Amino acid sequence: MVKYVRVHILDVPYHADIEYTYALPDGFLDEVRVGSVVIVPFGASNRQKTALVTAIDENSEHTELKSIISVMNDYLSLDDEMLSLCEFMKSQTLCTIGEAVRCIVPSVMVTKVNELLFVTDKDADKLPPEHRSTYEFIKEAGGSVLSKLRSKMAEAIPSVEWLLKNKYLQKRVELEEQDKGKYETVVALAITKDEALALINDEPTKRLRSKKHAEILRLLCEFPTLTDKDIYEKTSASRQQLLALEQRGYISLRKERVMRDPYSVAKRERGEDIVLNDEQRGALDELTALYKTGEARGALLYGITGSGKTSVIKKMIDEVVQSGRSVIVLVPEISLTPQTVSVFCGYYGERVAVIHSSLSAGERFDAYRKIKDGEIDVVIGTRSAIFAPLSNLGMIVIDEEQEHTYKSETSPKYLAHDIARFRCARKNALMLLASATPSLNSYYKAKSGKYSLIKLSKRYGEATLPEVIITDMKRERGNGNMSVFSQRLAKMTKDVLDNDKQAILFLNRRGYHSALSCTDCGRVLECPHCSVALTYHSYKKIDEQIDAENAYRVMSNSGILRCHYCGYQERVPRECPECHAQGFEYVGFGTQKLENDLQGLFPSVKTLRLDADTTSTKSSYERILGAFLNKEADVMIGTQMVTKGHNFPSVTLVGVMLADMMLYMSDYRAAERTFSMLTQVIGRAGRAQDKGVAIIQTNSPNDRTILYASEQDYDSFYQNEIQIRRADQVPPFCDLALVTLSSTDEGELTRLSAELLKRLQAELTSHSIPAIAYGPFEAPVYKAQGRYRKRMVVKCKLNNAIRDIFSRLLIDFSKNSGKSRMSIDFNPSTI
DNA sequence: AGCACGCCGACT
DNA sequence: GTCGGCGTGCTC
Repeated sequence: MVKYVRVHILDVPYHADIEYTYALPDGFLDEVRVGSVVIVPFGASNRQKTALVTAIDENSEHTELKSIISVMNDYLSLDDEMLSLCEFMKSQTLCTIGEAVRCIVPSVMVTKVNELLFVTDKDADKLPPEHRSTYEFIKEAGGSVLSKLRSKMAEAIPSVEWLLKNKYLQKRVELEEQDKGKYETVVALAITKDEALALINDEPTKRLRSKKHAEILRLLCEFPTLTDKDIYEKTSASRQQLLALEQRGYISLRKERVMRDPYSVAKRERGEDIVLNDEQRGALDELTALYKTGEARGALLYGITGSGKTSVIKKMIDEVVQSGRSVIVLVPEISLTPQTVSVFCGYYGERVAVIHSSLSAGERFDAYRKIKDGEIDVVIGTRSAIFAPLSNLGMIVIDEEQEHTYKSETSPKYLAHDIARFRCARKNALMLLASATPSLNSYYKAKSGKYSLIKLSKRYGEATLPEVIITDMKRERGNGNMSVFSQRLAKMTKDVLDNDKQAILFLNRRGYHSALSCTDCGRVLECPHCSVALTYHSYKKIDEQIDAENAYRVMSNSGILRCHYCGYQERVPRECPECHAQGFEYVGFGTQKLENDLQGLFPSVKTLRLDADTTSTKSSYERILGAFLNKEADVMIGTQMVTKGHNFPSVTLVGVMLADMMLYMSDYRAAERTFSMLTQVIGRAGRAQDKGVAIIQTNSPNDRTILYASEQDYDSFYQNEIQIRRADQVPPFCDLALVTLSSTDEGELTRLSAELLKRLQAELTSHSIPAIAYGPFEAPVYKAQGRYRKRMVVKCKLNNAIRDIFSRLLIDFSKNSGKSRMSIDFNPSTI
């Protein structure tokens, strides 16, 4: 007896993501169940597509149904929990079922189905001449991908059809193979450093063909081994140039397997037992009681810096694992280091799976398989680990829960907390959020009773808070100090150097304001494709050649300019494109400029830089932190990254270069972010044996956020901030929907966004939904990658009714868009 | 997203 | 007169 399956096709646009019905031939009855992934013919040309089975029916009102073609490996099948999670995600984030599925199962397994063409045994002698060339081509290739033929040799397709019909060709279905990231090319000098330097300093025309070659060699002198990607990124050299150098025997290239399990070192035996103080014990007891209710519960563990939150979490993990259930631990991207892994689950050894974004397809699949097979008790990882298919989930921990990395920026634009809440509800598990500076959203929920609030307010052991000094940079400038260092910071840095201690200087964002402007006319160099300033990147060696007095000026055309949005890069031009004057200077300053200024002040200081430029690989991040820990440098200069990670016993001074930069961000969470960031930075100085000092340099010394942060007073900050949120009617008192339209055609964009706003307002009124729509206005980066963007912000209370409206708008838009695209982000992480 | 169906300009 | 442009509309 024939049955019927209802499916969602996995790669269709939003408006085509509906249930389709297919016949299920007898042969598949045993294999196919709800949650299976199958291959079906779709569309007029019956292209083969993967699809998720969402229901099996005894009969169907449709006549003339197509049949499913095959069933995929059962590892791909989703259980009830995951199936309903997909539907939940679709309704919450307006993604397609396919996008949701791709979050859950390793993408290798759902990649495109390729239809391959092969010649058959049939005698080709009688082949008509007009089909001969196509036949020969496919025979030569020994298997051709049909979709590639379609796009590259469209004229051959009628031939292919004929050959298939007459059995000269056969089709075979294969999954596209992906083996990305397992290997990388390692580049090393094949000659000595001296020989390389000699080559560089030689007249370029004599032995080295191009300046680029010299650049590559210079880079390799500084860093003996780099991957090819590092070099492309740092020098914008091409593969050809590397090959040329290899051919002349100056460098060596070799393929190296990327380490399969980079965290295995972290899996140690059980260390000495943690001793909890009374307060921690109390927190653990409360959590245990919540867990033992056997009901879905949420808890917010709010513990001030140094209160020993981690120990409580670790004990709680033990508790859950001992009760026979499993745990997911989410950490922010930046703190997923072997140290963190071992802190949370050091002695679970082989029963730990580590999941993060830079796993290769194979590694991701390995982890998925182990988890599904029940070989894993603890999954630790970044955002995507929230989907780990543990069947006996007992607890989900979200550490540093306020971090914005828990919100996905690409579709499906989910927040890990929402997925956690859904999964815990299904599994009657405990959701544990932890932070020293909780997000206002979560703290508000805890205060209003949705989560149990558990506080740790005593510092563990002898940990002390550093002394915090706020320096007013406006006054410094008024007193004639034009340097980026306040007098106080300069003095304290000197003390640190004199006493052989260490300091950390924190700067908000990499290359922030490291744009260049013409010394004469002031024109800022901009990206030709995007409406943003290009940022200047130089090499350390070259920087040192610039004399300190002129550090503000870029003397030569050394270094490159790069666009942070589209990746465009160019050399610094010889002259201003506007007024043709020569010479550029920095607008504001970045980490590199700070490093230069510091060296101007203390010529013998040894510095390390920790930012996105110097940590392009995971190992370089570890290497820099390790070097600093070894006291190979006196001062570490860095961005956000320095706020996380290791504990540096010799650090007695932390300087925040411009604390208010973040306050001026155009985002309603600016204060929240600033508070969190400052609290963490100050905490860096508080872990030292000697009493530490934190200096906060700011132009707004009376700002309440900065004052509360300097006192590590979260409660006052919260009380103050929540009132502002209530008055402004922003989250947690309402939701924000960010609607973005983008197009290559500026005119069409303007027309469509105006129309969309009108329609949206009409829909809201006719359903009498209270909401305010703002816009349309240009996105902060109006033009990027050749597309223009306009957005609308809708303040509303999210519910099914308003989601339906957005969903309908999305469907209608994608049906008759032209060059334009539309996307919706509910409660985006930045605005 | 593909791909077909369908209605208007410059070519054998 | 036809080949082919890409504007709507559907996909079980």
